[in-house]
Amino acid sequence: MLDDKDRILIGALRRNARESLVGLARSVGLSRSATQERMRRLERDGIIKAYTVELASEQDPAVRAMIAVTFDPGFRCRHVVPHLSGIPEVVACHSLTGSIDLMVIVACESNASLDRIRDAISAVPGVATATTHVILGTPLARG
Amino acid sequence: MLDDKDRILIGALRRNARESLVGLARSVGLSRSATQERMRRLERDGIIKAYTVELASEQDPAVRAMIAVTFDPGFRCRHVVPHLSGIPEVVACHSLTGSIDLMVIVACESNASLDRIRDAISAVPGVATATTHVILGTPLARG
DNA sequence: GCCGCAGACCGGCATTTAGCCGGCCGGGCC
DNA sequence: GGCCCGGCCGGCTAAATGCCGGTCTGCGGC
Repeated sequence: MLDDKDRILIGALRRNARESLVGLARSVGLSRSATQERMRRLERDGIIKAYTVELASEQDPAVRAMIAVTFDPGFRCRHVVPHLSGIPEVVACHSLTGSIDLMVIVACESNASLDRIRDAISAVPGVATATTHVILGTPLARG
Repeated sequence: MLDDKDRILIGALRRNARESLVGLARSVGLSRSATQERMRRLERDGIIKAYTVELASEQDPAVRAMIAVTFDPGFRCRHVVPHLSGIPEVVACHSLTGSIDLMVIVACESNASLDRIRDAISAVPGVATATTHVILGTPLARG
């Protein structure tokens, strides 16, 4: 359905949807008319839904962090998550493969409250380690 | 800061960011060059952050993953993120404190495409390591 | 008053881009 | 082989853009 050139084209459009066809064609490595045809196909097939503008948003009043949690032997998500759901600042928990068992997303008002939350998570039965990574910024977000 | 004509212009761009200046000028009720100047002002003042494309294939990704990235010495988010924004499956990038420099959130159709994306991220200049954690589930999500 | 200045706007010109279309090429098929 | 079809290229003309000079208006200082 989508080949490499489609992906390059979509990537270029994501970066700047107002780029001219000539510029897009240079990125893709095809002639202008071939690029134009691909774009029309992507629009016709509904892959491309719309071209829109991204505005400066003004809401991130909080400290956010990702806390990488590992479990003690024998413990599972279903043992730990119920305790975490009691902490209001916990926004999400993702069960992961690899060296991290659970990624806990936290949003709170201050570093002091982040400290308390980290303590609370560490104290949950079954939590072996809780490594805190403050989110300094989100230079790319979509969806 | 924003007058009615700015709002009309932004509204028209939201509907179709690839609309020509001539068409936009018709919507706004100004000459083409005045419209062009307003657009440039909105871009310069940071009101308009980017022009981007909205895709259809973003609602039910089969595979989600967090890819923990570290940078080579001397590299920063601003060097790396622009490359990542060209990968359509990249949903978000979070700049972190701690042993992880950047957390890249990915949503794609299959493990095979996840493999390709991981390769693409690894190949970005400045990326030292890219550790993939597949998201097995999200037992808690709110807000 | 009135002068100069700055911002927003208009219109014209040269250049660039887009829309359209005929033609080329390679792969699949009979 | 001969045929068709999809993907691509390049040329032509019309449309859009970049650029810039010029007009108008509001504003502050003299």
